[in-house]
Amino acid sequence: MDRLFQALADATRRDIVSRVLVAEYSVSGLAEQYAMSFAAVQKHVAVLERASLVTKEKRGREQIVRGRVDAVQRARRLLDEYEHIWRQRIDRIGDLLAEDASDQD
Amino acid sequence: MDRLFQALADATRRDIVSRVLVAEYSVSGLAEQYAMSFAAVQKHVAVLERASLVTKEKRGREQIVRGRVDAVQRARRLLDEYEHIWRQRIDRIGDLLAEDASDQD
DNA sequence: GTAACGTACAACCATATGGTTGTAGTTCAG
DNA sequence: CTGAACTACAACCATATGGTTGTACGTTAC
Repeated sequence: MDRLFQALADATRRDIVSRVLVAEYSVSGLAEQYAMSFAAVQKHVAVLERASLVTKEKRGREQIVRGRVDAVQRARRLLDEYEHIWRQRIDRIGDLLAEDASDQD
Repeated sequence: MDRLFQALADATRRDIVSRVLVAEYSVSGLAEQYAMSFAAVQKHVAVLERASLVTKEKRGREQIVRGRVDAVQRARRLLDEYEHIWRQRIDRIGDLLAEDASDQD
């Protein structure tokens, strides 16, 4: 999870993710999109790969990068959990208020 | 967004978030929960605050920390978007296959 | 075969991060 | 008033991060 959120904590990497979820890109194809060196983009892709957010597959002399929606879903599920436990607290507070109301009967 | 995901990229901070979404904690109350110095926890809370994941409210000599579900939702919505654009690609591929099928008619 | 392309990786730099200890200011209790 | 509790913040350290340039290697095209 650390690596997953860490990988998402950079605008360039988030942009790469959104691109490779739509279509395939070679590493150099991605590098063309950004105003930084090829090596820098290569590092970003490596971070995304370690976080399981993308896969790389060799095709000829190119390395094809694809997005992995399952990793996105893993992160989303954790945030869903947070919303859930928050909602439970709200519900609990609602219950307490209901109890107070019945006390006053 | 950078700060949001950066804040979530640490297990201690995620644990703090899950706690303060359930109940209120003072900073020292949180610090008791972890095997690190008070100052370290204080820094984590500061990171979460800059990311809008928690709020601090002074109450007497204590500082009460509360979780902000809206920030969690902002992060979740971005991940939802990613899933959405991925699904669109899948749909597009489905459409292409359907076209191929009709070509063969 | 050779030149160009795509990639990998190391070395380097500046800055950020996660932790520590120490000092100091407020607030509460006795 | 004095001491203890809660917090803030600075200084410091080790390591990680995001960027660069340079070098080396496999692959493709001519």
